[in-house]
Amino acid sequence: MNKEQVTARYRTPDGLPVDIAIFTITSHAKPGSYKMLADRKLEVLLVRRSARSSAFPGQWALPGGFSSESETLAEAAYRELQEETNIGADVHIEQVKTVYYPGRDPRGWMPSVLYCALVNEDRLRAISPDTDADEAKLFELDEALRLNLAFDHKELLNDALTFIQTKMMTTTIAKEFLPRTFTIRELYQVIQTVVPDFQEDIANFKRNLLTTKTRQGLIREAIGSDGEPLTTDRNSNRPAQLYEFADYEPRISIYNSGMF
Amino acid sequence: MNKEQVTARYRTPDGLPVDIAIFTITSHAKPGSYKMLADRKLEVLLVRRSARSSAFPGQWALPGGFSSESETLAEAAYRELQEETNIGADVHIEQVKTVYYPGRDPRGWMPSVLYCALVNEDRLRAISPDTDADEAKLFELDEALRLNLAFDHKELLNDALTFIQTKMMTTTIAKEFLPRTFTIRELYQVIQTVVPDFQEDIANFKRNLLTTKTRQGLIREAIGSDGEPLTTDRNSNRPAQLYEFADYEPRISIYNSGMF
DNA sequence: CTAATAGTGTCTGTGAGACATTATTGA
DNA sequence: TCAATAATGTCTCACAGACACTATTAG
Repeated sequence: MNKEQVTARYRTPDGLPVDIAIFTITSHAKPGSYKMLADRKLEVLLVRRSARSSAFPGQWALPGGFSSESETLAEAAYRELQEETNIGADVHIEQVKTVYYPGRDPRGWMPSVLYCALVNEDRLRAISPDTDADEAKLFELDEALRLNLAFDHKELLNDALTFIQTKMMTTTIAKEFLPRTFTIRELYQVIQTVVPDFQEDIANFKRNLLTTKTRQGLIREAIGSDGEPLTTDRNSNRPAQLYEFADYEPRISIYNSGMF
Repeated sequence: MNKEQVTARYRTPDGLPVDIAIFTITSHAKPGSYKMLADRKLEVLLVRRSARSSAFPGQWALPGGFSSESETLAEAAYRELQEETNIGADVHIEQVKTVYYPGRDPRGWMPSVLYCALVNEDRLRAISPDTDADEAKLFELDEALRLNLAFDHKELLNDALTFIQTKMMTTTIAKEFLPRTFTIRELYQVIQTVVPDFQEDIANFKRNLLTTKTRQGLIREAIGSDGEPLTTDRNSNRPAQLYEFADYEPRISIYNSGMF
């Protein structure tokens, strides 16, 4: 096909929707007279479609909307995020994939560019159902996947999940779910929350992370303004050392265990 | 924005182009009286835009075209591949990303869904310039990136390159560039051709690949119909053992050197 | 013989995994 | 003191990296 014979001769899409899977990890403190590690759960934000919708009325769906000619796709995703939450700037947003196949949307030729956002729970205090009449709610992931979601959003949600699971193991995005400084155990919990398959002795996890040559520069001890190492007692009575991610994205390989 | 108020109220894109970066690795035998390893080069297929094009006439570009309502995006990419080459079915195609920002195409609101294809040189014997008048040519990657490509195709090509480099190290796509059975050295060359940073003693590379527990099941010895191991002398006078990929995609992590 | 690649062997230091043990805090 | 998490220690085996060395083939 020749790119020159464009709009005149060919039908054009009916829009270019952008959908976004907004993930967060919530921690629920366990009751008890002693301080214990919080339960962490991976949750995703869904919105309920209006009862008057022409397609999938009343069903839960990923937040989304149409991108416009005057904005980038990431800007459109960001705008959707803003409309459903009250999160400010510098949120981590990544494009997952773009889908289209005939029949995926009863309203016509509707591709969808899928984004995902990783949001720290601290920044998701109030989910503002906003001016829109639509309802927005965080669901635990399993629950969300059991719902009868609108469109092909169940597949999209699964794709987004696989995407962040891969990223969780191969990049430092765990930091998006953590405060700037965190304990080793918190990091470990976040990884396990997103990737339940990840099972490892925490003592070894810690040693491998901190004392291993190939992982030098990944995280470092958090140092306070007084030059002393920072600690926290938010997870236990005994204070724990705080760490922070350094600016290093390791490159890994299946061919030589470790980095290259 | 509400998804219901669609085509009537909003401007729609002028098309949904799909562009495709078709990569191949060519081997060029070195002259000499002894058998030597071939030089391998990563190359990409570009097409020259017609001199009568309204946009970027005469410049080189990634092959691409408009997807239609009746096909998936991957089908559109595959169709483009077919139009520029004579490659049959089961070609490895992957979606890289989708881009749009105002002004990226002088013809209007044109996003682009970028795919990449990895093609074994054996299957790319004749690049059929086809019925189209447009010229198609393989370029070495460095050369392609030095050209003044049409649109934002230099960025797209860079994105596609980064994409396959990551995939080369973290998945078994090396097989797309290799015959079904290959020598360890050929695998090593393919990896290095795509990712020049990958430098490792080949003796260790081989041992790590073959004798290491965490990489069991990645490749295996190729066995002939007579039950004997297969060898080849295509790279040297001394025959070398042939291997093949098993069906195993390892999962790797930055947190614990190796698989999980 | 030679020139090339294929393949083996060896040694050392580091890391992974499986534990067991001790330390520290608030209630 | 107790209940919880934090932190350290120890032992073994696997593995990565460096390197030297031998083997095989066609010409």
